[in-house]
Amino acid sequence: MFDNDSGNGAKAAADRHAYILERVSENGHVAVRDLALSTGVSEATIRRDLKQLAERNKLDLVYGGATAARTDHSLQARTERNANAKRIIGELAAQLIRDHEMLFVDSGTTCYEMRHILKQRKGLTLLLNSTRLAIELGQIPDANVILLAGQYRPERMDTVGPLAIHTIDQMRGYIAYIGADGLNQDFGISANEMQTAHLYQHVISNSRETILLADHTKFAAPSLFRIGDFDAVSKVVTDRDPGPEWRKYFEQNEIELVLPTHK
Amino acid sequence: MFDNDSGNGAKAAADRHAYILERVSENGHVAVRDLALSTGVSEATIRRDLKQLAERNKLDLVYGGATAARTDHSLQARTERNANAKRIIGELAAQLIRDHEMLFVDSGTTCYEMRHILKQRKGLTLLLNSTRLAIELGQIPDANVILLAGQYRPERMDTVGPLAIHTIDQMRGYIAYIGADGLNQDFGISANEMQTAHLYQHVISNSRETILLADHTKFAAPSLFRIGDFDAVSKVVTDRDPGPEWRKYFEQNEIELVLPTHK
DNA sequence: CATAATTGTGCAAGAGATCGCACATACCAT
DNA sequence: ATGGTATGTGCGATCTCTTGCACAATTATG
Repeated sequence: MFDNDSGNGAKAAADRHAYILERVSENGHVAVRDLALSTGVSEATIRRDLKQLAERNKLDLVYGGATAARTDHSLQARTERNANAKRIIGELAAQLIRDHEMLFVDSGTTCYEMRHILKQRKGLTLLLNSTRLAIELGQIPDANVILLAGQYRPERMDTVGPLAIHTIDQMRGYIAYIGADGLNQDFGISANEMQTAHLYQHVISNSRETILLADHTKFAAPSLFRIGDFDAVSKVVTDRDPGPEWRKYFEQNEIELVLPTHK
Repeated sequence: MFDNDSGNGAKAAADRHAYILERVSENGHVAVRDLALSTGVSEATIRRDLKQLAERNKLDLVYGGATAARTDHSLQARTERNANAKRIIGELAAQLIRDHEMLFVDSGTTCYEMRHILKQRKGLTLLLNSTRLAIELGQIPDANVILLAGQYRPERMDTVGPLAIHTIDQMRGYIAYIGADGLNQDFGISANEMQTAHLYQHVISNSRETILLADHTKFAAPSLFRIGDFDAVSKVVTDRDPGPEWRKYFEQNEIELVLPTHK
C-alpha cells in the first residue's frame, strides 16, 4: 500500500493524511495500530497525524484511534438548537399518524424528530424531499418511500426547486406535516428560506390535510418568506400553550391545537 | 437520564441497549466511560452490554467503546466484489470528464468509484438517482446536484420508477455514465434488475452521449433485462482488453474503447 | 411456601493496550 | 555547517479489558 520508504519529504505526510481520511470516512473508525501497519510508519507518527487532522476538525480522536468527525455543519447545529422542544413536538405529531397513511414530511429538524415513532407504523407511504429522512425511514420494512426530484442542498440534505414542485404537483390526497419557521395571524405561515417556502406552498395546496409543527418561539414571529395562510391547516402541534389569543384564533378557524398531555 | 436505581429486571438492560444504540447511531462512536456515567451503571456492565450488542452485529467494538456497525448490507457486499476492477474503471471513466460538464451518473457501485476524481472537477452539473452519490458529491463546493424523483430503494440507496423516468424525461444534453451488468453483441446492454433497466432506457435516449462502464466479467454475459443496443453508446470503459472480436465490433459501430494505460 | 437456579450488577485485581514525552536520527534547505 | 522538519524508539504513566467472585432480585422448582 505504502512503499515509499526512501525519498520522502512533505509529500508522504500528505498522502498519509489523505489515506487516513479515506479510511476513516469509509469505516467510521480507524485504529492507530492498523494505520501504522498499513502505512508502514510507526504508531507515533500516526498519532501525530491524527492529532493534526483532529486540530483541523477532519476527524475526532478516540482512545485507540479516531472516528469520523461529527459534522459541525449548520445542519447539526440546527438539530441541537431547541432540541428538546423539537423532540417533544416531533413525537407528539407522529402520534397523530396511523398505519397505512400517506404522508408528506418536511426536511426540517423538527419533523426529523418524528422518525422514531414513524418507524413503529405499518404500511406508510412517505413523500419526502429529505435524503436524510429517506435513509432513516427506508429502514422501515414495509414503508414506501417516495423522494421528490430537485436541486440537492447538501447543507440541509434536501431537494427544492422547480423539479421538486413539479413532483409534488403530481401528488394528491396525502397529509402534510410541516415545520414552520414563523406563525403570525396577519402574515400567516412563513419560512426562513425562499426555496423552501415556495415548495411548501405547493405541498400544502395539494395535501388533503396539513398539520403544522412549531415550537413556542415561532409564535407571533414571522419569518421572511410567506408560505400561506391558516386556511389549509387543520392542526397545529406545539410544546407550550401559546396563550388565549392564539387559542381563540385557532378555535375561530377550526384548527385543532395539539399540546403535550398535562404540564 | 437513567433514574431506575432500585427495581431492576430485564427491562433496565433493554432500555440501556436502546439508549446505547441511539447514541452510537447519532454520534458514530460512544465511549464506555461516557455511557457508564450517563446511564448510572458501572463500566463493567456497559462493557457487557456492548459485547452483547456487538454479537448481534448492532455495533462494532473498538478500544474504549464502540462505533456504529459497518452495514453488512448487500450494498456493502456489492461494493466489495470486484472492488479493484470497479475502482480502476471508475477512475478511468472519471478522467474523461472536464470542468463544467453536465452528467448523469448511475447509482451502481462502479460509478460510485468515480467520486474521487469527480471531486476535483469544477462547475459540474450532476444528475443523480443515488442519494449515496448525492451526499458524497454534494461536498463539492461549486457542483450543482440534481436528484431524480422516484421510489426510494434503501438497499441500493437510489430512486426508480415512473417518477424517476418522468424527471429524466425533462432533461436533455447531458453525458450519461452507466455501469452495465451485461454486454452482448446480439442482446445489447442489459441490467440485472427491471426497474433500473427501464430507467436507464430513458436516461440513454435523452442523453447527448452515453459512456458505458463494465468490467471484463460483463462481456458476452447478458443479464436478464435489456436496456438497449449499442447505437447510442459512444465509449466503453473497461479494465481488460475484451479480445479482437469485441474490438472489431466496437470499431464497426464507432465506439471508442477506453482501457487502462499500459499493462 | 421454601429452596434453588437464573440473571443482572458491582467490585477489584492483574494483564494488556495505549498515550505522551523526551531523545535520537535522517533528510532537506539555506 | 546550521537549523528545521519528519520520523523512529524507548519508557513510564495512564487507561482499558478480562476475569472471578459476591450480592440482590427475579424466576423456576420441589
